[in-house]
Amino acid sequence: MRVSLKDVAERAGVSIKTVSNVVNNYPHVTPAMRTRVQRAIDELGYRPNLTARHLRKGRTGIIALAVPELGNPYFAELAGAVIDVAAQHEYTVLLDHTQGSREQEILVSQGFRSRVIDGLILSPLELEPEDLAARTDDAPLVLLGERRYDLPYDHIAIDNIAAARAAVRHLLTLGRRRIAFLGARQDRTVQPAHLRLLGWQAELAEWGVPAEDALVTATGGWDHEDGSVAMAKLLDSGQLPDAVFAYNDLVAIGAMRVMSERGLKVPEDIAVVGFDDITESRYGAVTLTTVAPDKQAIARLAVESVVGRLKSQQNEETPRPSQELQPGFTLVERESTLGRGASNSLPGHGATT
Amino acid sequence: MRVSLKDVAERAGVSIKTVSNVVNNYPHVTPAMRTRVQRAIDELGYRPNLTARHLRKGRTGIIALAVPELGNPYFAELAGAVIDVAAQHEYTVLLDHTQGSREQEILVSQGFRSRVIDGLILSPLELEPEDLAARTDDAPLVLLGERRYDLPYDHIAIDNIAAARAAVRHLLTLGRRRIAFLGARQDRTVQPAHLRLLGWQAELAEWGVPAEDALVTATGGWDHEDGSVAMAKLLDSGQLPDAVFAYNDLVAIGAMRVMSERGLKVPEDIAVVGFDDITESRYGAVTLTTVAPDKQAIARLAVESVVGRLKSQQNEETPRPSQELQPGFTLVERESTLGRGASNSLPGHGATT
DNA sequence: GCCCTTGTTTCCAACGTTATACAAGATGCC
DNA sequence: GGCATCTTGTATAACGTTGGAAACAAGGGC
Repeated sequence: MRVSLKDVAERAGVSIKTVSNVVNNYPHVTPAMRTRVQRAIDELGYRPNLTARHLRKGRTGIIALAVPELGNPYFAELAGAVIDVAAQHEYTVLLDHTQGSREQEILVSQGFRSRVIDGLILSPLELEPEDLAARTDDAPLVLLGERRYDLPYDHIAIDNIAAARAAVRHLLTLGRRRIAFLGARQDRTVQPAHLRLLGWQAELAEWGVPAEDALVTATGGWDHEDGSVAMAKLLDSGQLPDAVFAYNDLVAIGAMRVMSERGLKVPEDIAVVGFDDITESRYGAVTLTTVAPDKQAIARLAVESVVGRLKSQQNEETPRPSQELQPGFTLVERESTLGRGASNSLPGHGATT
Repeated sequence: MRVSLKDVAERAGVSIKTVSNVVNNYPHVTPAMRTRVQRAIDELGYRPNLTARHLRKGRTGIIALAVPELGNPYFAELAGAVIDVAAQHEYTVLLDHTQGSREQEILVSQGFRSRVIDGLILSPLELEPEDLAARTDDAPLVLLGERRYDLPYDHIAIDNIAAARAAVRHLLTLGRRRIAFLGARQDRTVQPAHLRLLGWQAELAEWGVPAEDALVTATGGWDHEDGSVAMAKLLDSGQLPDAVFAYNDLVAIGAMRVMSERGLKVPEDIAVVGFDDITESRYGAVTLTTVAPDKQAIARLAVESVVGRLKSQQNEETPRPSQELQPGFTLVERESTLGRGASNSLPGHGATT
């Protein structure tokens, strides 16, 4: 049933290697021979066995992308971009989702797909530095997202502090002074991350506006439901902010839903800024002002990092040192801060390295 | 650098096969031998080369899922479910997106990942029956979604006609009589699919309500933007329906945005029903009534079909004949038809085979 | 006409794993 | 104690491919 090079070779009356040469477009094959072999290939319907090729070549042409949750449109959109960029480099993407569990993230980073994937793009949530330090797999790894590890791996993230500050500054410029932050981590002591919260604090400090703890609300995760719960909690606690800066768009949209249920108008009563610029934020009854990371750039940088390092490995060059790469971002101003009638976008900070 | 069975065997002073036996938990290994080999494995940090294993075993444990677009939350959510179910069967999922292009879909169905994937779950959009008929790859294939091909492949889809009828019936029950359909295909002559439109027609016919052509609007794709454009077109044409049944939730939400911009209230002026029950539909200013296909069941049936056929192939049994599988659906009634205050869900039709 | 060069095809050996067949050692039975 | 039986470990051959070396054919220069 299965047809291999050997079968084609017999049919064409040549050696296996000649067939292989034809398949791989090896230059020194006479046209006559090429057509003869090609006919045998067509007649038998030969398809190369990629697994065997991979074994022989030592690489598979597959890179993995591991994100916390595909249900989150940000990651889905990013995944789409990564798949496209990878295809341009003739790589295929194997998608994993870790559900944000530390165990899953460790498993993935340790390379449990040993020798099936050539490289890995990981967007970690719970992974700890020591987990990564213990990594033995030699496949190139790139880290995505807010957390920093200070380990010799390329790290790709927009300047989260600058982005958060731009968002908060926008709200301050509009005259808002009681700006809540939605989506802090429960265990705020552990986290070395959450630059967005730091950005919020920094910008408020610069304007001399007190950063009240009561205006910071923690969430379990960062989806619609978490946003709704957090917003309800905030309002129930007696706080009435005049603006909300949410960890991401899902939280922002979940929060806006609660505002709407309670008769609070956006942006008149409460202005809202999100983060991620998912498609959804452009189509609500009130479109969402949000920080738009350059997803295309993120995808491009991530794939190029992995592919570049693979090339170095292959040529036995010394790989270039690991880098912090900062794609650009934009603050997209929409109705949730400006109200109906205006919608605009400003160029952001952060250079695309 | 790389450590193989051979290295471990040398270190432990045993044969390669013995190490292999230990790695694979082959029963007839004395405990003493097992620990000795295990120590060598640990010391050298051996990881099996899965590519070699795949070549030897003839299967990879990878199935591909090809969907039109990951940016569409329906497919992203479905993909998440498929990944989880596949993991339970010890399969990994390779995700492709075809962008709804026929060429891409042909490529995928022809098995361009030859021998890398054991099976394929494909959600086609433009693929034609003749493309599939010409398929030579022998990897099991399952088809997902609205289109029917009448070819010997398992096909998994909810009863789209019944689902559409349930949606339209719901609107009729609420007293609506001018019910627009948003999201027909441009080339309505070609399409053998679009059961949702047929369902719309059928239910209207049953109630003696004329199915006006002017109330059917075609779209290029089926995302937010297409919905907005279509709704604007409909309204600009002078039609003012009292309800809209959209091809999917994205179209419905895009349409609602336009209604909101034009001062039309949902559901007072226009009631809206979508299709897919994506998360987004639960968190808008007006939550969306929608047909909720049982995504878990779809994912389960799809994976089980592929895995089952792989098992048959392996045991050289004759595979069972191809089937039409109909997972269940639910009509989830929310504010876009009922208004604020009530939200409910009714059990749907369609048996889970 | 011969040798050398160039160009084309073939042979062989891997890549790392597992299946099969077999050898060797231990045990049980008469 | 010898023979059959069972247990445990080993050698060898694949799986399908590609890279390198070697073999072969043809063409050209002297």
